[in-house]
Amino acid sequence: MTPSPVLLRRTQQVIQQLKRSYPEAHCELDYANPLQLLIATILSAQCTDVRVNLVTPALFIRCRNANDYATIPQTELEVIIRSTGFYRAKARSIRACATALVSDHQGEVPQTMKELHQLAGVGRKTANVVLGNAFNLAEGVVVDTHVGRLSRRMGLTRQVDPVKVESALVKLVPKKEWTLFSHLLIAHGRKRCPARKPDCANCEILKLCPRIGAR
DNA sequence: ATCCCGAGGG
DNA sequence: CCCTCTGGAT
Repeated sequence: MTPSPVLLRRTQQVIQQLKRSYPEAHCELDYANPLQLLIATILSAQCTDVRVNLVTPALFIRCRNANDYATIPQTELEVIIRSTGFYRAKARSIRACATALVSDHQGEVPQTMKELHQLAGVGRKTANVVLGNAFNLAEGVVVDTHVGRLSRRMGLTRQVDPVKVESALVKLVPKKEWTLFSHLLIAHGRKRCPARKPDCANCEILKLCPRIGAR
């Protein structure tokens, strides 16, 4: 099903305006290579990027390659990443993920959705983050809590399931802008349009918002 | 649908 | 207290 011209146009306007409002929009996780981004993104589940960036400096010193993550004791890893929440599950995922990197991928981070998605702790969202930001090989749009919420508020989709939101977005957004699009929506979601108390009075894209503006 | 789990805001 | 923060696995 091809999207309506009206929706396509609104999407273009949203992108255009957000580019002006957030010219610096980028991935807020601190990382220096694909492995560091993969680990940071696993840690970012249900947690702010600011908090992830608080624990990764020590983690990246302790673990410099996939083998280091595969062999670090569970408890030692838990202590380092504790404040990011879900620390037992995240530590298990990271160790299992790294073990697979060593045994199946020569210790390197794979560059396809299929391979990334098979790693422990790596869902579509995490895989899309790594593909788009570390490799510039986006196979889809990152749909996190912000992208899902803003896409619905802006009337780009009515879907709730992140996978369905993504399939709607890839039809609306030019492929070249998939990665930037997520960064723009996340930046706006944080600054102006959080889940709880959106600051509509100062919103840069209020006129494009079907609930408030555009009427 | 439920669990994993910490930290901060309102 | 309840909700939210760049989710994923069972």
